[in-house]
Amino acid sequence: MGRTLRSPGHLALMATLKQARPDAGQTRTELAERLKRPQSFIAKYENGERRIDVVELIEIVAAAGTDPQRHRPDRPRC
Amino acid sequence: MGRTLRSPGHLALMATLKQARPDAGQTRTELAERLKRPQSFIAKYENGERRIDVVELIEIVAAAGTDPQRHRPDRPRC
DNA sequence: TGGGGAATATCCCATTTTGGGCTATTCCGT
DNA sequence: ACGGAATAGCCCAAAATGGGATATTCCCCA
Repeated sequence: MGRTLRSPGHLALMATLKQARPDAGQTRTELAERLKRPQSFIAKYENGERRIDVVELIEIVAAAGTDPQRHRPDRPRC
Repeated sequence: MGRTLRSPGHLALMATLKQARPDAGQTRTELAERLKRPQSFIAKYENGERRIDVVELIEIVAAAGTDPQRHRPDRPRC
């Protein structure tokens, strides 16, 4: 197994992302569509089978945080 | 070539890291030692030949930002 | 209570990327 | 120019990824 996959840091990140998506009211398929990726891509990183590079994290966060139908608290100002 | 390697986002990140290390007064070998990685690891990401996952970025930033010999401005408070 | 559609999980494996020791090349001070 | 430090590149076995397809789990409702 690779060097960071399955490390504590990765497990934490994976857990965060795994919770953030449903919190934002999205299914894997929906998020996958926004990211123009297959559903299995989401499944992989949410299940800790794949690393996420920095650029991808930014894209994922952006795609997961944009559901206009849903209440979200104001973005913390720091 | 992979999906994000060589993308604008990656080029930008690579440029940032490539500059940050000497700014912090470190050579590749020194940084590599702190990270317990070979010098070629640093060379690869600084030259855009390898992605950096999120956990690695955190480690790199931490390792590159700790040179106590060197003046650095106060960390911005937001 | 079981039928069925939605959501999530897993398979498979060709293709791509990586790890890292070692060598080569470039830089620079004297 | 010489010499050492720093950076760059080579090589290829081993590891990770991509993504379509399939299987499994959930859960609502008649």
